[in-house]
Amino acid sequence: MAKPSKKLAEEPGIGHNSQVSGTRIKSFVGKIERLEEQKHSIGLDIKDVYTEAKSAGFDAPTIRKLVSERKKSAEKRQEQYSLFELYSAAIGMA
Amino acid sequence: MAKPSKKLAEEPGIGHNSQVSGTRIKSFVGKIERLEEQKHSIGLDIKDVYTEAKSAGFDAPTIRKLVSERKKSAEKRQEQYSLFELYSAAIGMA
Amino acid sequence: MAKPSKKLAEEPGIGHNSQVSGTRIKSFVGKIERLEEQKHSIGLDIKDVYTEAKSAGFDAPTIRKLVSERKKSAEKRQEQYSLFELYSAAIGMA
Amino acid sequence: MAKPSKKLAEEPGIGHNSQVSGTRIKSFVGKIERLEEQKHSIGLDIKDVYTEAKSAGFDAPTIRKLVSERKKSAEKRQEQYSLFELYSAAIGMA
DNA sequence: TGCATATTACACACCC
DNA sequence: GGGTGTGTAATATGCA
Repeated sequence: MAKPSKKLAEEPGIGHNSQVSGTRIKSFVGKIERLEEQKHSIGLDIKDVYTEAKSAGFDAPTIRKLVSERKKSAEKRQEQYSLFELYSAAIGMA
Repeated sequence: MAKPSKKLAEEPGIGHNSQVSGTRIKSFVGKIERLEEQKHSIGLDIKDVYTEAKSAGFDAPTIRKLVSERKKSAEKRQEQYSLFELYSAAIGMA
Repeated sequence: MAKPSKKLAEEPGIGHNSQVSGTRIKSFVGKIERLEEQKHSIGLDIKDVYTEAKSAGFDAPTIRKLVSERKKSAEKRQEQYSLFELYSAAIGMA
Repeated sequence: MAKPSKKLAEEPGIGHNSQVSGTRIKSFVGKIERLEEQKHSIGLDIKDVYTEAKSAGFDAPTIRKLVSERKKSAEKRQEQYSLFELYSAAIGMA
């Protein structure tokens, strides 16, 4: 995948590829576009799951928060919480 | 995937699920986490391609810009139609 | 851009303005653009304040959260909190 | 506005402000809330203009699209320069 | 510091 | 005509 060259070198690999290989660039761009499409597609799937959860009577933002909190390390979460508490207390918020 | 329910309803679907089904939530959270992991993984693959391109002597930011521009062009093209429709509708054309 | 016609009825007020007044549209667009610019500018000012807070040794995201929480009505805040707690407990999160 | 301190420093600026100054935080929060109120207010003004346009017989979504397109065009134009710079740099031009 | 992602808010369209 | 759902645009945060 990394070195498909068969014949003579299409690009010298020198400096900034002054004689640019359009073929090679197209290949990279194509790969990236395919991957980005897949990525986007999965994003849609995730959205679907939230929709499904909502249909089942759950609150989507809360689920989202749940996922987010689980992703954070426990320490980090605790740290953020403490900080918020500290500031809240400082300005007299309940 | 959308309707896995086999037995009796675990949650009544009333209001905000006062008796919350942990099982159900876990299922949603699990699905989402799996999908997000896949999504993240693809992100890494994309990064790999950029790295590969760089190794081949290409300038990654430029490739990135190329991809971005192509995406915009595609969107723009696809937008032409809806834009036309919008304006048509606005002036009272069916 | 479309047709800045000078004479004849500028806007009949009938239906969808089949004979569109470019002058009038320009006026609306101009107003909106000016307002949006102001809005954007204020956005930058807000960002500045966060930067300033950060420079003073405060944690910007926490300040942000503080502002956000204050904006929400107390009931709403409590509701969200309860919901999160409920779901967390349901899936066995501490 | 940036340095309201009169007497001795209320917070040492060390780490994350372990002894948090509620006064200072309140000041930041207050500023932000004022600015956000202004921002919100301008948002309402913008909405008013759209309503006004609609009353004059224009189609709001179309006007909105117009504004959006103009903004994009402006960005695009401004981008030309940096794009040129980018490509220039990529092929080794100073 | 800029880029990419993730969340939130808004506006439009449909349905009741 | 009001409310809901959906899709899109602005905003914010985290990362490289």
